[in-house]
Amino acid sequence: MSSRADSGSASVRYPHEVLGYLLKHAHLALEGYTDAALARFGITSRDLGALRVIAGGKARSQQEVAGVLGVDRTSMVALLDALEQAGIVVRRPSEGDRRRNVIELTKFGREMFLDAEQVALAVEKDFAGILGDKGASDLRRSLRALVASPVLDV
Amino acid sequence: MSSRADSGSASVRYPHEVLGYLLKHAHLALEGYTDAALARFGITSRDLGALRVIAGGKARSQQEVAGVLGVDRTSMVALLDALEQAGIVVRRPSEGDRRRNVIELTKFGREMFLDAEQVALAVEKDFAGILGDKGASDLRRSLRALVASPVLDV
DNA sequence: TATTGTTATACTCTATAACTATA
DNA sequence: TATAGTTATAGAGTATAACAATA
Repeated sequence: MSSRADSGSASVRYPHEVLGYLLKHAHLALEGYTDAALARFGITSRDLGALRVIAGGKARSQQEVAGVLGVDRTSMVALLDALEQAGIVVRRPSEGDRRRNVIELTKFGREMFLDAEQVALAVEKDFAGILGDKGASDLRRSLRALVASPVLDV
Repeated sequence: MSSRADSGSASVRYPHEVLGYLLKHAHLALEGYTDAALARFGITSRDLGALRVIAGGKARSQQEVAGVLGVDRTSMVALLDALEQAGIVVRRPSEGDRRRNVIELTKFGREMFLDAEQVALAVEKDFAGILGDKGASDLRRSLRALVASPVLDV
């Protein structure tokens, strides 16, 4: 809670010293490259993120997918509408609980996903290449730590 | 350009292995904490980013500020409208070129900015604290490298 | 009563196009 | 002609509230 306006313009940081700026612009840059590379599949990096969750494990409901991605369940509707219309996923009522939709990749969707994921992976490798193998893996580890740990006292 | 769909579900990555996911969620988390801490100043982290550029140096036009932040000049209008209405900045026609507005902090704005920047800095320190001093500075250096270097061949 | 998916709605951030005043 | 700021507008992404079907 320190409120000392003690220093003059010497304390003004450049954007490249600000962690939030760096995280945002690194993300925007990578997202831009990834979206450009995924354009030929007709999907965005956002779609690929959802497909990853859907492909990643056991049958997922819309709400579970939304939860993992950190978006609202209402936001999943339009996203899945587009993926279903493109023949990439199908909605199927859950057998155990007919309120829920189980989301599954179609055969086409799974093949496309695997190709798209390889492309996205290659883009990431290029993007992080400047850091070297160790630098890139250190970056990932640090980011994982930040994402996993809640800051309690702000 | 490798398109080998060679592996089965073993190649499906968890979101926490995906660099774009980590960058996005780390940014969202930090932005959330920062916005909460800045609420008492009546500004957002986005506003603070603009104030940083305005406070940082020589007289800036709206378009220069927008350029540094990587947003469109049209997006600056509403942002500056709010800051000006709150008495934080003033627009002044440039003497050399009367098409341009020079953006300056008011006395109140400068004092508030310095306080707000201290608060934002403290939030960042808490947020990155889990990494330790070296880890945090390594993270910054890596992100700076990513933001600075364009990926040419995607 | 509570929950899942859905729709309607709104708010923010962003960008494009056209206008104005200056250059 | 070109540029800085502005306005109008539209497109994403997000969120809240309310509804139908189901639990």
